[in-house]
Amino acid sequence: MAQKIKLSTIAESLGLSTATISLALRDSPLVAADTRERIKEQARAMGYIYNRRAASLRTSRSGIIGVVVHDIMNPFYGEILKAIESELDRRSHTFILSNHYDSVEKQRSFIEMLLQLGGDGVIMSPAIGTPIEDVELAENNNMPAILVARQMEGCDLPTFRGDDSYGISLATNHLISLGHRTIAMVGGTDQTSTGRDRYQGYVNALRKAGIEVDPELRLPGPRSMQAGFDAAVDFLSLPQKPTAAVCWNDLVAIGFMNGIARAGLLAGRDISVTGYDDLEEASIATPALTTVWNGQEEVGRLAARALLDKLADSHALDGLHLIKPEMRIRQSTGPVRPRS
Amino acid sequence: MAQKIKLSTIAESLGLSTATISLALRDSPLVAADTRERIKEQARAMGYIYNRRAASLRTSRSGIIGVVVHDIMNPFYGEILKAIESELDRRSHTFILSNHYDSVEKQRSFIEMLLQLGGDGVIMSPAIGTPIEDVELAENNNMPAILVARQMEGCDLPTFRGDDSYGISLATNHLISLGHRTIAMVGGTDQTSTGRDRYQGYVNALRKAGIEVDPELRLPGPRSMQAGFDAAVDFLSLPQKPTAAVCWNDLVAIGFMNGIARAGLLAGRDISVTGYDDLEEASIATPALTTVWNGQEEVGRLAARALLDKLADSHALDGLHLIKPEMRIRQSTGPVRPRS
DNA sequence: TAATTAAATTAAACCGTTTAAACGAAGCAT
DNA sequence: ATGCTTCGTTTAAACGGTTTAATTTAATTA
Repeated sequence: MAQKIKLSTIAESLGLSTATISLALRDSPLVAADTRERIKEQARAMGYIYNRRAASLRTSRSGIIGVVVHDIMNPFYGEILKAIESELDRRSHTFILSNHYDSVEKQRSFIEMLLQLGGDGVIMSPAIGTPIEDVELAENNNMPAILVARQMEGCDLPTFRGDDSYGISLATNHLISLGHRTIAMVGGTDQTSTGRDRYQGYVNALRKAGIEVDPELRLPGPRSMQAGFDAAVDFLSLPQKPTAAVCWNDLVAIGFMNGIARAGLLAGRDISVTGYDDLEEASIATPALTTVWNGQEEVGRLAARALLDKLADSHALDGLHLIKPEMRIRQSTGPVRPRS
Repeated sequence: MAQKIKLSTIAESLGLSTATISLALRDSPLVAADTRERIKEQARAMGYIYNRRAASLRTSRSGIIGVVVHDIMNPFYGEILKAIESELDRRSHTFILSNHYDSVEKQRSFIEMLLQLGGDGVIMSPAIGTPIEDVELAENNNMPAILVARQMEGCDLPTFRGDDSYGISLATNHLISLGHRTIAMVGGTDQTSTGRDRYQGYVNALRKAGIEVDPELRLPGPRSMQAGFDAAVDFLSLPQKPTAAVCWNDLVAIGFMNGIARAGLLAGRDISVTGYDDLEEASIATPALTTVWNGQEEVGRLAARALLDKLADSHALDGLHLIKPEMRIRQSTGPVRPRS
């Protein structure tokens, strides 16, 4: 690198002022068409690199969007991220990603970092126990926030997520219609809105079918494949001998199917298993997993769009936006067969 | 937000100069201890937010590290990223993530974006066909690059990856020692250094055992679960009737095992299957997958460390750094059984 | 030809930090 | 007193763009 090329370098080489260069490079109609072309050509030839931080210092727009979720390696969030990415890409924004692993501190330090970098906005799936002040910190400093996948109590920010209660009731009803009466719920926690909603959907579906709800049939736990795998042991030793399991998500369900397979049981024949999310993995699993499509792409796309719209005209789209889940019936569920 | 709090706001409120405030907040010994405390307290009270882009405009250090890989949703990269993240976190750097999906254009526009943002450095797993100029673009603009997982021809940048040739030969030898003689290789491509190395390792192991190499037994393809699933059909219709498959990675292997399961075949009993990477999924799969640990965490950690060291003292650690893979034997491989 | 208007370009202020150099006050030795 | 340090703080000039009012140049009209 001989020397740093900046606006003034180009300006001198062309005998113009930096103002003209700046305007030309941004296609301002203020500068004559041929001058503009000449400038652009020269910029290219000199290998000019636009200095965003200098610009954003003046304009207070950085083109940076922050995204923070529980765990980007979780395919569920992965699919949301992919949708966000492609939407932001099209509108030439950069995004900065982070995991919070449900640590409120990690999440807050991400928000602070983003503020320091001059982030234009943030899309977040709030960590469990996020205090309202943490999102207000963002909003108060002129950095709008959008929530995805999870909701926050007493918070009117634009929120996009699937209708969990409805989605789980779809899965539960499907099992009931196959004749199952003793249905366990595997995985999940009461600490998130999602967790409460899903349990509620399960409870509602059972009640509606006149089935008594047995709290013992709920096996809460983490939302990982490993957790599903481990939960199989507990499930199999339940005295009520459930014939079906509504799993928290596809990862838990796949882990669970593998877990019961170790005991020689086959999902769909011996025990019916449903997942949630309809990840790519679901249709490949053996047996192919019956699950509920949760509209991840939709959530990501709408959230990104909402944020960019808000930045453009600050038309707030506050409040909750629910995406309607859909049933995907495959081979992991089947007619009830009594367990010995 | 009443008004934007900046150094000068604090300075005025305290009857000091911005210089003192700036120095105090960064714990400079130049300012008296009690003044410093007074300043820090006031900054906290006023809700001051450090403006990094203003600072970095002056210092030309942004604290931003870019990371670009093929696909962050791929757990293999996910594990590398996790290691990079935790290393950068400890040294208070922010990282910006991107997928290139093996598009050279997407990768270049990421590098350009990063330069505009004033990124301090970049860690990349180069897209297939990356021209040397693209990494030079970074280096020439004072943004050091580190390569992970993939190598680039004729490029002496610090590169961290597993020893693929050796790793695959471990897997192949394991199968040979179980009596297998007709071993297919499933997935992968010749277009990456990794691809060539792995095929070479497979070929070497076979030759060393006196087994003739049959090019027909190679089934190249994408490196996804779906691809492994699909490859099972081709595998089963090979005239040579292989008894084992060395799969490109764990995802391909898991897909493959599911694929042959659809034909009623069980990995480890009817056909031996090896994976590569030793992802979390591998030990949960049914049957548990025999695979090769590829040191993802190691790669990520070392790469991040190398970059930060380079930034600190620009001691270049150029050249290739190979991590030695290790065998993980589980249930998806077993003694040869002739296929009918 | 002068006056008027439109088009193209520029000067200068500004964004919020950092930092080298300068400064004033106090303490100390001479 | 005088000069010499030391300590704590301030001044002022960057950093590399954007923006608006002002100015120059060119085109049009009377």
